[in-house]
Amino acid sequence: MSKKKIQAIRGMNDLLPEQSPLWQYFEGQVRTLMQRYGYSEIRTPIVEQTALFARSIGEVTDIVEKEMYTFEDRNGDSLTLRPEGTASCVRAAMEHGLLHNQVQRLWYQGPMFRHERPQKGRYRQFHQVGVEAYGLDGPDIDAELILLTARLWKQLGLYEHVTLELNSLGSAEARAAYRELLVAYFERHHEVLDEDSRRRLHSNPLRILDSKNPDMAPMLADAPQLLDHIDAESREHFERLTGLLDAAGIGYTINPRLVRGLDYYSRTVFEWTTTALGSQGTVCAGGRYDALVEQLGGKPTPAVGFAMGIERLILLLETLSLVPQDADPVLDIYIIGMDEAGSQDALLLGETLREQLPTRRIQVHCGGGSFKSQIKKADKSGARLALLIGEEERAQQQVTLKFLRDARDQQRLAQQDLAETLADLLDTP
RNA sequence: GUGGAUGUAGCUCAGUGGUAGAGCCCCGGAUUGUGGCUCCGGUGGUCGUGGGUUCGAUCCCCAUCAUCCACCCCA
Repeated sequence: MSKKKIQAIRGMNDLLPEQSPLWQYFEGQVRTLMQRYGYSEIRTPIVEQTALFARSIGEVTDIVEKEMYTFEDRNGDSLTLRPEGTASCVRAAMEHGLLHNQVQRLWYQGPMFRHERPQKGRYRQFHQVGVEAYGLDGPDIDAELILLTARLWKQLGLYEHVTLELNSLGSAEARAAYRELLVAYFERHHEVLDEDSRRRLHSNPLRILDSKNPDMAPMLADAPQLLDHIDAESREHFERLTGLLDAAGIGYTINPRLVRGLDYYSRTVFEWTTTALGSQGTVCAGGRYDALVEQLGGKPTPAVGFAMGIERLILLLETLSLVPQDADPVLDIYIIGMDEAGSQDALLLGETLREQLPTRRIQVHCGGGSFKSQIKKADKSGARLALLIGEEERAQQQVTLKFLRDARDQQRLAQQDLAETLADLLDTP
């Protein structure tokens, strides 16, 4: 008869107070960066009609086939918790006419949901920052997106720890032709294929190229390469992109086997990876999806975008010890009322000082306790200064200022010009 | 979805077939209005959950749930 403990859903994590300063730091860096590049934030619902994802991501992808959180609402409509952000972004942009004959640079951030087996860097609710650009078909915008990510890595101190992989999938037609070629090649070597690969032969043959199975390596090495079979226009696009990256001094490796898991990609695809996170090494990935808008019922609109996994980047910052010291700001002032009357004074003094020192972090002791224990709390709070109000102070309209971090004698100050004194003290470290 | 490892106090972990311990944390005291160091004392666990074997299970067996790692997939 014992009550079952209610706990968080598997793969969905609480973000605890200890962690949130790092998240806020990361999110702040991203927000500022987006503003600096002139991208506007868009926020869309977490739930969409199931058909949106099925039609955009691809019916036969793993995401749609077995990873979506899909349910019926009370009307019997099939709804799905978004497994990624691009589809929602396109839907919203179309729905509100944002793509009507104009260029849009958008970004978003938020939770995504995929029903996978949880693992390091892989969760059922995870968070992404996504960036999308619409209405531009040249390689310059592809390059801009990559430069933007490179700048973020540099700001975060990650640039030396990630590598950029690049590939082109060509046009949809070229890729379809190549796919047939590849399937034919694999069928000629059917006996070498492992179980996974045989399964993927007709669902997602391009992914077989990515296999880590050493037994298949020689056969894969001789397989036809996608880059050799893409159309001339895509090839030119790709060459101009690499030229731009060269000019900007961004290093990359061309990975002819780089295939993205979502059906809507075409031409440029890229991935930033790290070796520091175990098997979940992709930290940011994206590419061009020129056909998607039309596929979802809009006018043909070129588009590029990418998403980065916040958990993975946070994890990376932690494992590389790149968490800035000041990510978690401490209190400036802790106020203690030494007796019953003093605690009321403390509460009111806290309010007064917050008016006068709006940028300072001030905490008033609550909950009573012995004076000694209050001092202990002040110390543990990490505050630089403590203000004490007791009978003596009250009688003279004063407070006692105590230095918790410096070897300085405490002093009595008139409540009158307290704020000014505190401001001076806190400004000089 | 597949394989492996692990679940004992808020945290990190010992431990034994006879119903549990340490360190840290937290609280109180050694000081009548003064923290950090030290000393003393205290709170806190149905040993993940449910079955089974046994006189008796935290320990052995099974199942289940959760976490971690890898595969798969992906951010």
